[in-house]
Amino acid sequence: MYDDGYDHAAVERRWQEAWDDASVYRTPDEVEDPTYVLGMYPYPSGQLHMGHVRNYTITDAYARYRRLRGDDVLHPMGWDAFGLPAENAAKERDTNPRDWTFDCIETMKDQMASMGFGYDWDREIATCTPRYYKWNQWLFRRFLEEDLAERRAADVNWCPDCETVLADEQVEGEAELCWRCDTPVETRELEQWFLKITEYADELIDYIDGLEGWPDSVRQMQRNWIGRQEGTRLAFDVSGPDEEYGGVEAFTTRVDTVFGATFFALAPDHPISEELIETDEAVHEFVHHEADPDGDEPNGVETDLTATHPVTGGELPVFVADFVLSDVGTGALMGVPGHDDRDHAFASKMGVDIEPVIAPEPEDGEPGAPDVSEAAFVEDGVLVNSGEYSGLESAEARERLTEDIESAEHGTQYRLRDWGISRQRYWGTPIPIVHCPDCGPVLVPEDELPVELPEFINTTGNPLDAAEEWKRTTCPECGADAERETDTMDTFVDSSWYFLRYVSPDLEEAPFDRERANDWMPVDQYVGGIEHAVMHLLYSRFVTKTLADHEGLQHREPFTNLLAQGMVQLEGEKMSKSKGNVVSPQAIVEEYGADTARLFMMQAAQPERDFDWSEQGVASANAFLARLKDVVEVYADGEIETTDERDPTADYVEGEIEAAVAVAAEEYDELVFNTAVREAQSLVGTLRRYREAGDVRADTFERGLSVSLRLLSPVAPHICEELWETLGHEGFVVDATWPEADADRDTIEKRRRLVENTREDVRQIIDVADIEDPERIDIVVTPEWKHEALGVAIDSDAPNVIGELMEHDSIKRHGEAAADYGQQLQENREALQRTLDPETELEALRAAAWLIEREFDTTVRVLAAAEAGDDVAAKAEPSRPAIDIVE
RNA sequence: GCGAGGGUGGCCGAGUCUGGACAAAGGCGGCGGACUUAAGAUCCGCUCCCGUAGGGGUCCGUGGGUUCGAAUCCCUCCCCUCGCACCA
Repeated sequence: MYDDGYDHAAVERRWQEAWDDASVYRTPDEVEDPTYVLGMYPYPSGQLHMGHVRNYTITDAYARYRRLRGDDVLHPMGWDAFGLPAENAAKERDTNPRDWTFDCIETMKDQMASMGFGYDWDREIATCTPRYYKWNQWLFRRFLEEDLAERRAADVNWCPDCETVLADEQVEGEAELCWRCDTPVETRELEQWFLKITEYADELIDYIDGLEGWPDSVRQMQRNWIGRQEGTRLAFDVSGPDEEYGGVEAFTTRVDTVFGATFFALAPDHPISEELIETDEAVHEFVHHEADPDGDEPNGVETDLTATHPVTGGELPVFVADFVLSDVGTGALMGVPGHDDRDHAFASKMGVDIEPVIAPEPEDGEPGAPDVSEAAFVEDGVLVNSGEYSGLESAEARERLTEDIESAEHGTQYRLRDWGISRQRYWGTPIPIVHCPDCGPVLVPEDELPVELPEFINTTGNPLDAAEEWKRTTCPECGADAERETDTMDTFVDSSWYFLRYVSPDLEEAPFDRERANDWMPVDQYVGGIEHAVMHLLYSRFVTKTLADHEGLQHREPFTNLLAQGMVQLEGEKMSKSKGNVVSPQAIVEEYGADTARLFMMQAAQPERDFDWSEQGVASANAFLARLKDVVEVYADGEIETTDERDPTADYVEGEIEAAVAVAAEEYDELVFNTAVREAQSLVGTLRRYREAGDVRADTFERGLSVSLRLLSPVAPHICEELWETLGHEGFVVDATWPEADADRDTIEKRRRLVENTREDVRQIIDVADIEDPERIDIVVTPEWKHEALGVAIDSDAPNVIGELMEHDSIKRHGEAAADYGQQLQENREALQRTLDPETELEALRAAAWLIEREFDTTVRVLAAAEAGDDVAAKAEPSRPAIDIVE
């Protein structure tokens, strides 16, 4: 017969070469609007890991499915090829980032090929090539021209040892250590380039509602990240013994609590605080030695300034406090300890008054001020102790106060900051700027792009700073000696538009072909890890919107449907090198083959869920493919006895074929690969049972096999391709057409349930009645009139259905039986369900009889009611045939 | 703390949107049987409890509610995961 497994290496190599030779994954530029299926391009680390394999198996399977459905498909791949790891690796190996990166790309490309991923490699991009990063520079120019980029001073994470800026993600833990050298990170103020993503904050948050093809979690994370807050800006006049500071703006979402403001607080780096540091010893001491913005305790120091309450005119003490953050709101706040937990803690500690001005909504009568001595009352309610505003509800008071207070106006705050893209690193896109002593920062003219990276210099700090020759240039404006900008761009710039470059990867005149992009975009199905929920996906949305506003792109969102795939774990834990619990995809491919690895991953769980890697699961996927191969080959070799006759068993198998097609299509459409695959696998099981039950009808069996192969080919393409050929089909299964099926799911499910329930009942009877060796089993389908009665009962809205039933002669003439059944229907009135009609029921059971015969090794008769004895038939009900077992 | 998602049988995992045929798909593990000299593979069953003709009981984190009927809808609480967080 066959042994476990098959020569997957030979099969897979063969078809990979054949696909390649035939360019089956090529998407010609002429196609009108291909289904754009995209996996997030990888950083070329040199090794494909399980996360990649899962990610790209999902896109590959979906792309293949769409092809079967007749779509043109765009399924490209590229490399997120810039980034610090290449610099580190180059230093360690005494090479340079470029060579190291291209080595890695080559390796990973081979690994992808060995997985059978079908990409249009003619559209491959690598962001570290000048022909790609030229367009980063071009985009930077456009940003600057449209006033969407600017250079300004900013606080950044600085590692004194590596002498470079670190992104927030590269600062580890509470202690804030550099991820590379564990040196404590410092804050440093540097001149940095920013892209003004905040200009799009409102659109970025508002459009989230329209991203219905995105997971809620990602949408929520983006909303949080943008963090829009509606509130009120209002000014407090601040003055000291010797100085007037005028109105100092504070932002609050709770202006309704303004009468409870008992202090005013400034961030340690607020301009006024910085002035006080010079003159006030206590403030100096506090800011430099005591302030601990990361601590849980709110700390502060009282100043000799006072703030004037904008409504009451009262004098409030002014503090410099470490819980006030300069990048939140205005860096100054009104303290309302009665109604804010943090203000309450601070006031208690500093001995500031705590006044209740909001009362809980009273059940009846007058609102009573809550006791806020121990804890703040933070909810909305009714104003008290608030002068003419007392008695108003919080929401209304907010509006009135914002209107009435002279310095107050409605304000919106965002958590989102502008996107700092400067990196003091070598392996990235050079920012196309020349610093001229006279003209300042000047853009490199378009016709001089790209500004290419110089040779790598192995040095501490930024290699571009050390590239003296490269740095030296002349000012494009005045021609004077000048220096190049030595910062490079954040690699998220590269990935914020790469999906557009695939549309026209070789275009020399523009980053993308506008017309084709308008036709092909947006990406129909994007797939990647949840770790990109905010950064990459938000930047991509932002850049897409700027291109829509300034470059004629007719799409404001880049990704219609997004799938955040789950993790592949080992014993419930994330696979990681440091834990040493990594399963290598290459090892699996070698041992079992790519098809097995892909099949196992897709059947293990829904794509968005985490799941555990399981050796048994892999083995069982492999065993399945071996069985599939066996049954196809045995059939193709003519070793299965066939007949031309159509019998009920063939009907059954055909029904299952239709069902499998219908169900699998629905599941593939929704990317629920696990259930789609299960359906295909169970069809193969059915075919194998069919074959074992006796002679098979050739047409039916062959169609079953051919359908199985097509349903499985998106997930296990190589073996299906091989067997497609074995079956004698011309052409590739990749290019095949999805089988037609005219079954609806409701009927499929009812039929299957009827058959299952009936088999179940037979087993139970035999077991409970202790029947050793049944001689014959009769299954008797319900008489027509009961179906009719059921229908009448479902449609009826009479209080008692029996009367209505008896108006039908066809029912009435069954006398007592009709009355009994009517009674039963009446009792279950609310629970009645439509069933299959009697003919379909009979046909479904006849078709399934062989399963029962086979199981109990006996004769099974499926009879219409008229063909059976009344005593037996009487027990039958719709969807519940009578069963008579003769011992 | 705020927000999102989730808690299903020995384990994994469907079902929850759109309440009914749900003791609850499928897989894994375990048990029994067939085949085999045997093992493996394959095939057929069983795998909450009771039951000599398809029956009954209990059950889907907890406690309540809505309904003729709840794993599914509503509320309470508990627990887990993720994101954000001295955010004014």
